[in-house]
Amino acid sequence: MGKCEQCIIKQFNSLKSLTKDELVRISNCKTSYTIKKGTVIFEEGETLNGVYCVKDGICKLSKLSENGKDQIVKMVVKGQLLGQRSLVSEESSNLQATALNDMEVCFIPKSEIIADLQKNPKFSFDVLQDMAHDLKEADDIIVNMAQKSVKQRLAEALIYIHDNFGVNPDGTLSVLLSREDFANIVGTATESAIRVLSQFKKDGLISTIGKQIKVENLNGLKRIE
Amino acid sequence: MGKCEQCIIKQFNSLKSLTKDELVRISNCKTSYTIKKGTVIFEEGETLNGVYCVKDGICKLSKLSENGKDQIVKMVVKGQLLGQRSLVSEESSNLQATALNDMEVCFIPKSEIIADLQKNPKFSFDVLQDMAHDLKEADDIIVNMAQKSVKQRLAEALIYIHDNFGVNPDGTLSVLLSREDFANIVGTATESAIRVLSQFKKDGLISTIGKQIKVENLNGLKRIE
DNA sequence: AACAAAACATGACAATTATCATATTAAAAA
DNA sequence: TTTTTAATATGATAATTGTCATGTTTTGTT
Repeated sequence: MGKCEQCIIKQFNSLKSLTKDELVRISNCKTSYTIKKGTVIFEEGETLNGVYCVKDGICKLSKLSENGKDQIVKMVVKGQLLGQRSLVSEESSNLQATALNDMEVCFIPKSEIIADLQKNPKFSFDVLQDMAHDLKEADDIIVNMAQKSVKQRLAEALIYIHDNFGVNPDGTLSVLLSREDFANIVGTATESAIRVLSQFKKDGLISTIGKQIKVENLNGLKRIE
Repeated sequence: MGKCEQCIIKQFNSLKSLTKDELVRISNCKTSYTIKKGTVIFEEGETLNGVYCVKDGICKLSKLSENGKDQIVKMVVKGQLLGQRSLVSEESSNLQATALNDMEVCFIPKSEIIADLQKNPKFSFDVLQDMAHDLKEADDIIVNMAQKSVKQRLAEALIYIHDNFGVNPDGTLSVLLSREDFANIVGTATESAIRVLSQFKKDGLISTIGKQIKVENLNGLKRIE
């Protein structure tokens, strides 16, 4: 099994602020495994007793409603930590985590890492910064939900994914999502999301290869009213 | 001017985890002042260089859109800290803070408190917990905006304000908000909020004395579909 | 290849919510 | 107090978005 102290992934998250000794200790108690696409990593109401370091793949944090809708609140990709909040709070998770494609993760038990959060100020400050960033993003989403149309929100979702998760060599978005996923990010009905994407295609803002989406006119998307 | 180390307000926020020495030092550099209702405390895009401890009153954190709408993301009341994120992040604020009634606050410069955040793990863990709580609340709002109707969201806003900010001796909500404020919390048009409140009144779920609102049937509000 | 299942797509219509117009009432200012 | 202004209220209508129906394409499986 790989060693945390040598793992490149840690550069992208708060774990980079741990000392070598701390990393060695964590490395010895972590569990490394693969998660198949569609697998529920943890459920709403579940009490997490650790944090996942995402080595590869992507997952969604979402909440199911009674009528079967599943609002996606955040996507966690390669390099990021999943379930950070469980380190800090005793409350159970209000969200469900589901793998959107095949993933490789390391699970670090809370008991092993909580002491570092108390003792290593650089680490805890890093986690704090991460949390502050997430909070700012969440606030922005609230404002968007209230003030922007489905069309605008979907355009922004495409831009966000394009800018933050990157593109394949052929220019298509590297994160492959279903139309239903897009609807659940934007907070609309699947049919509405499909309709808007069809319109974007007609307008030359995007093109599609199967279910892959390629952004053709980024500025055009930004100008959507 | 009052002294932080003797201030009762600090019991309700992370400052309680500072040592007496730290509090004395902070007390000497804080600025204490009153803010009139309607005053903008800080604007969107502004870089905060400190944090406000709210001794009395209430303010809103919101964002204005081009069409004049002002989405309220969070309300900060007596006892809480305003602008915590500025301690952690160098980014400018994405939100505006406006006093909803007359306030008394203490402003603590970032330069004085940032060292404590690095050195006092108990304090930084407290801030971390606060931030985690805010994040959870923000996530819940996102989900509500996507999955619930205006009627449901307004009912929940009334319940939230009732449960978290309390009521006056006569039973009316202690936080006095305009119909427009309610609309801006829920993320709807002012007229829509007014209409729903009128309906709640007809249904006996609330009563009104002027613009004051009294919750008459809490369980009824919870059952709104 | 043939079949089944899932995802995508689009039309028709319904429900929700926003916008505009216009009273009415309450609060603030002269 | 009178006047002016702002907040609340409600109707009429329009715009947006959701829902249901149904067909097509894609994907996966035997």
